Amino acid sequence: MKTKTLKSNNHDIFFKFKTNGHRLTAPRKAIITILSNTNNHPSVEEIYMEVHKQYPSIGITTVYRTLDLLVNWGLVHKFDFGEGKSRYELIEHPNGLGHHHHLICVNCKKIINYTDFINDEIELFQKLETRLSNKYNFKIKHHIVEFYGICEECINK
Amino acid sequence: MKTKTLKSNNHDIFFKFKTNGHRLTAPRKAIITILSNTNNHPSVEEIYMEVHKQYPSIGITTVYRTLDLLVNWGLVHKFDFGEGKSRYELIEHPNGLGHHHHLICVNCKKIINYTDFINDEIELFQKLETRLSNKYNFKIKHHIVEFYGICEECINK
DNA sequence: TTTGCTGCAAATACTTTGCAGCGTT
DNA sequence: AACGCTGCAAAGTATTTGCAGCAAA
Repeated sequence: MKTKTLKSNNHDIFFKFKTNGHRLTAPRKAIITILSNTNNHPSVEEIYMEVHKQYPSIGITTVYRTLDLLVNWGLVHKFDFGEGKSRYELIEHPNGLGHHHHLICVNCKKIINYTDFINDEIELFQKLETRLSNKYNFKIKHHIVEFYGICEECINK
Repeated sequence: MKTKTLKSNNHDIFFKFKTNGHRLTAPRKAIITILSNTNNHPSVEEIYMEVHKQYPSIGITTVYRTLDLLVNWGLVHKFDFGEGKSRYELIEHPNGLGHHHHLICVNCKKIINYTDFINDEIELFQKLETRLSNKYNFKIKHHIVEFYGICEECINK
């Protein structure tokens, strides 16, 4: 079931390339697949290393360029957790599944994902997106929520 | 009233410097004051230009270093809106006042702040912070909420 | 064949670091 | 006097750009 979801999702992305007059090349497919198969937020370097296993001749520039396209189409989110480099994540399921929020330690930069949303949370965000879309004439694609603070270990250090 | 709030807030920050064995120098005061007096999220460059008016001899390195301290103490938030540089903002009022959320256009990078929270929103975030703090043993200092999408002009372009 | 994609190397841009001198406490 | 702060220049990273060759449609 998970596989199915991912596959059909990739299909949509592949389609997007074609309808935008862009070519769907092997490196691009590989990058999208890697993003589909992780629950993390890989950095460019990490994605590059992974693609490199399949296509040793690929350059990191291509990874940057492909991610840029995906970000501009609103299919991938570019995160910055203050590490001095970007991290990327597929926006697979705008209304729920796979989506998560973050707790970030400002001291050690540890990132905790949480996905066990309370119902109020999901409802509120749906309401908010509708309200803000109308008020600002903004086509909202996704949202992020991050709580910043000090993690257990850093408090006790 | 606004002035009063800002002043008392700066006071707390100034105090933090002293109690941490750091010196409260003129450039540092100037940087904090600049952050207090803006509703934007100035970049390092912008802060530097501003301080420079008062202290022409100041170097941009000092701005970086001061902001680092403030971020590590949880007094300032470092934003990244995908422009390739960071933006900074005082975390003045953890439970409401001055606090805002963002709508960000993934195409033109325009940022819209909104502050007219609905009551449910404020309540939910208080509830969430309590729940997450307990569950993950995390001392939450603040949160950010960002909605990403395409703005009016970019849709019509 | 046309037009887009790619890797490489070089160029940018932002941020961090080393160090010697200066200013606070 | 001691220790922290500062500017400058240099170093370090991440990301972008120019270009010639290659490949998909």
